Amino acid sequence: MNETEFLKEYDPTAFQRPSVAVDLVLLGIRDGWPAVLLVKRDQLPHVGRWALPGGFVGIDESLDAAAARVLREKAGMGEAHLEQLYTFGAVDRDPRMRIISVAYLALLTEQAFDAALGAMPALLPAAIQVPWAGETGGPVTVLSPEKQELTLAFDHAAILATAMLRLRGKLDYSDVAFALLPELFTLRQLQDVHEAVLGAALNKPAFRRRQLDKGWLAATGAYEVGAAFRPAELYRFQRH
Amino acid sequence: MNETEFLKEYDPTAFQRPSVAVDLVLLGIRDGWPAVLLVKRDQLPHVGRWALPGGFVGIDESLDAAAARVLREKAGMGEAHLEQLYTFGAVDRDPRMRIISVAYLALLTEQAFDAALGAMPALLPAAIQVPWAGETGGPVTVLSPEKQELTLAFDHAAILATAMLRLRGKLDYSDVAFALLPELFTLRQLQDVHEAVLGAALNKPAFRRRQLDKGWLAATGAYEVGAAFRPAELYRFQRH
DNA sequence: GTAATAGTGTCTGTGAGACAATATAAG
DNA sequence: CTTATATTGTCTCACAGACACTATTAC
Repeated sequence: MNETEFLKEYDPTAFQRPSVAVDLVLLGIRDGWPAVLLVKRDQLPHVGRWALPGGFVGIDESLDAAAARVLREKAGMGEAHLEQLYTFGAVDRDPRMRIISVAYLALLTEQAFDAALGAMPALLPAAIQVPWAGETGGPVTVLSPEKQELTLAFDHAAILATAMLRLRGKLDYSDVAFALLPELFTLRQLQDVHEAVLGAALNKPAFRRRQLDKGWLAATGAYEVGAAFRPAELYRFQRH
Repeated sequence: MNETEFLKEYDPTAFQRPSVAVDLVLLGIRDGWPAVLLVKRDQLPHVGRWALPGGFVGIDESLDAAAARVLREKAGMGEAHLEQLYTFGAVDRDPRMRIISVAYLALLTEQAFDAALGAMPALLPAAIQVPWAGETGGPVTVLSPEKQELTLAFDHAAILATAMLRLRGKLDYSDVAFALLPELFTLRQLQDVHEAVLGAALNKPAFRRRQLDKGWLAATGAYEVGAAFRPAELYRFQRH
């Protein structure tokens, strides 16, 4: 029996299968705080609760492609840093049926965040409060624009907490911070992003030194316009 | 319509579903090198190639439970550090059908590694060579006990590379190194594990200082026996 | 000039690498 | 005593935090 014959006889319906979905944590920085875009559930279960945008994975669609499709369809966006986060597979995480969810983290610039809100008015921008520090992680709080604490559907609070832990962990050794900033930015803006993600103030001279020493920043020679006082130089992210 | 009625009417067969499997990277340190336990495929596709032990996820089984079951059934083991690694979901990663694989990293002490080999003689202990350094990652090489380079089945080489990257990344801020060591160990053994994982020599006094300053080590007052020369003190892993 | 922020210089403390010195056990 | 490794001490260097100083722009 060669491989072609084998494949013909293989029975792909031999056992019951779970459904597989992707859920997206659409993350940006708004008003100095991390924020996430949520959709209101209009169906049971958890009807009326806020949830992460998601969708089922097509049978001929890779996980990354499914995440990119949900990003387009549910968030009206083409461009964003997208990375796989973790796969949530508790048996009872969805009461309808067995659904395994592969969570993705999408990082949005402030412009992309606002553009998504414009394209999809049903999206809610919710502020994220992270009460813990360090590598352990823990629960996070989600606040509506009216400062009401929201209870997320399913295990989406745990997914969001995982996203914040990942983002904090990668912040200073990877380039994720630049995914939250526009093409051109000042060092102050870069520091603001770091401080918002970490939830802590940073020392300015030390921050500048460390960022410049990394060699990931290219000075443009251009300066911000419209600043009330001395305008800062604009930098661009550029490896090495 | 309340939630119970809704669930009754929900059609769980509405669309085609992928299969979901778990694959385990059973990792230990042997002769100062990282090593992985492999199984030989006796079926098409990729018959005769070496693969990571794996199994399908049951419809009433969480991902973690499936990984623990595979650990028991395919590796004859009950105890090991087990953590989810990454989910591999390319459409064509398995020619039989669409299979999404949730990879797990299992860390074995040298005793557990040998016990698994004893319990499951079909397992092959293969040495892992990691040619890269730093956070980027890249391909790894797998060598049989006869020093022959092995080609792994499916995308298992990529899974193994992901495992090595994760292990290196977590080595000095987490407790993974202790999962590779017995209950009682010397500082030299701890350093050997770090050096094997990192593939680099470390400075002894600096290593000792850093480990002791972390506060994760409890001196036992006992010393190793049978050492050819001065015996080292035995330590135990203990948080804070 | 004043206000407010951008950007730089310098001191200090912490921690890692390098290297040497001391301690200890087997034979 | 010799050998080989465990364990400790010390020097130096790199780097981050703290803090003050200079630079620049709007008004």
